[in-house]
Amino acid sequence: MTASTEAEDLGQVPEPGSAGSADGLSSATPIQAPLGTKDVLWPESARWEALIALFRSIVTRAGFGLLVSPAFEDVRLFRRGIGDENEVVGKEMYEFADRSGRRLALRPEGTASVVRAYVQHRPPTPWKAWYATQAFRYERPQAGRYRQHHQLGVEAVGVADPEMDLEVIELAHQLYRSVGLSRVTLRLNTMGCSLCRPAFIEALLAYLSSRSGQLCGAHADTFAANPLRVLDCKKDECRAVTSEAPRLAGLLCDECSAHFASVRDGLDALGIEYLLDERLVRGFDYYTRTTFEFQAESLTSAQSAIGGGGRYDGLVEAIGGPPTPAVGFGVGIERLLLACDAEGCFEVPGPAPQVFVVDLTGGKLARDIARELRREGLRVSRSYENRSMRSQLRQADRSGATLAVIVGPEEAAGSSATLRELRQPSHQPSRQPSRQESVSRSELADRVLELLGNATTDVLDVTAGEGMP
RNA sequence: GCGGCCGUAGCUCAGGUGGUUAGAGCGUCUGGUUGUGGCCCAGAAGGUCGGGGGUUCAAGUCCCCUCGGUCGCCCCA
Repeated sequence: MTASTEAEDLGQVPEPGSAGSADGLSSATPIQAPLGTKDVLWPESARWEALIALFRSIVTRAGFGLLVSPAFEDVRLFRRGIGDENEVVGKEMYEFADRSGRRLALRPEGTASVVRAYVQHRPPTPWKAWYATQAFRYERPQAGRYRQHHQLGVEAVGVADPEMDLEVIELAHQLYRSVGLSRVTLRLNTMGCSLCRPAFIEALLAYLSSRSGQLCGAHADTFAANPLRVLDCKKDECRAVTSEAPRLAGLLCDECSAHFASVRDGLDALGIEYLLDERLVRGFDYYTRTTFEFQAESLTSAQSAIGGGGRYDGLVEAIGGPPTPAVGFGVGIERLLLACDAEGCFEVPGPAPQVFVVDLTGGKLARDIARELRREGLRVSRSYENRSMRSQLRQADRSGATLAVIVGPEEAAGSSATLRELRQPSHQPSRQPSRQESVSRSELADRVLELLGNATTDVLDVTAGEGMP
């Protein structure tokens, strides 16, 4: 999708799967998730729920509140905020016109929307917002890179104090630790400010011009557009040139220098290890002063940055607000979970039911019992379609439930229910015969709660067993 | 936008140099138990061999195109 796409074009796009063409689509092509997107099914989605809940818990304790903002915005927001010449804006944005001709774009990252919301509503500062949203980039997918991915992030607006940089970095650090990642490296750099960065860029540009012939093929004639980008290039040619390039550290203004020193001292005091990386250049133009990135050392794929952020003291003003300092970070959920896979941590079991109701009388009893137990707060599944008892118990077993409630003609006649242990809550796959007992309907819920309550010991009292084969 | 690799059942994959009705494991369903899951056994369902074209007496297999997936480059979470 490009800026020149007109709404009328929609009518001319051939329908995939439409009949009659010999272009390879003549027979029905299955409808599936678009390139670069994916479904997250249960039980994998349980990790997502747990991760977001964990993040929410961490940042809420630090005084951040949830911001829900639109997935698409006026395209000018991203052009001004992120920078026109940036690839993400220049050719990777999902940009479109709506039916009224408004120029919109699906957000390629999280920060710009948050800052737009701040400028629009002007809440009291310090304004500390967190979010969990999708982000969209039209690029070729590969391991750890998707056209729709998801980010967790925080933004703190209105505070210039390096303490806020520290708080933000520490929150990210805490997230990685909480999910159990140990092989994560924090890279830290400073980008200077509007006072000292121009001098640096000028010096860098002059230097690169003098040695442009030695740069790699990609940068030899593009370095002028974004000289900072060359610092980040991994090609040996560029590395050789930039190793002797002028350094920002020597050109920082006094305030930037003091700010950076405070951040570094603070990290030391917090016991957070970091790597000073003068080549670290974050992708977006809006960064000033502190920038940082977290790298998962366990990821062997090309995309191993699992989060990053920094200070962006000029962004609020750039999109129409008053001069306002701000700092934040974003974490890619997919990449974070890839890193967890690589380290074998943060395994979250799917939400198995606690009780499974087996009903041999047609299903109405199961309906009543499930409702009753669910009202007690229990996770309860049941069978449908009046299958054989064998089949229902098979379902019960596979569901992962701890207890089965069995009701058949006998129980119905006696207003009772049979409780059967499916697995020990402290379970190993034990081969011991399961215990079961009979309870009256009126005591069913209490007994189930009781059995699930002392989940650390035997589920059912042996003496109450009804003589299992 | 560019390049490498790969498309056979819901999943993971077998199917030398083309040769009958395309197989296995796992999963699903049913039965082995007139009301008892797991382990075991038996059976069943499930496939336009991604799609189109070509070569051939004959194509899952060879050729071309195309669609899809995946990994990498650029760039980025």
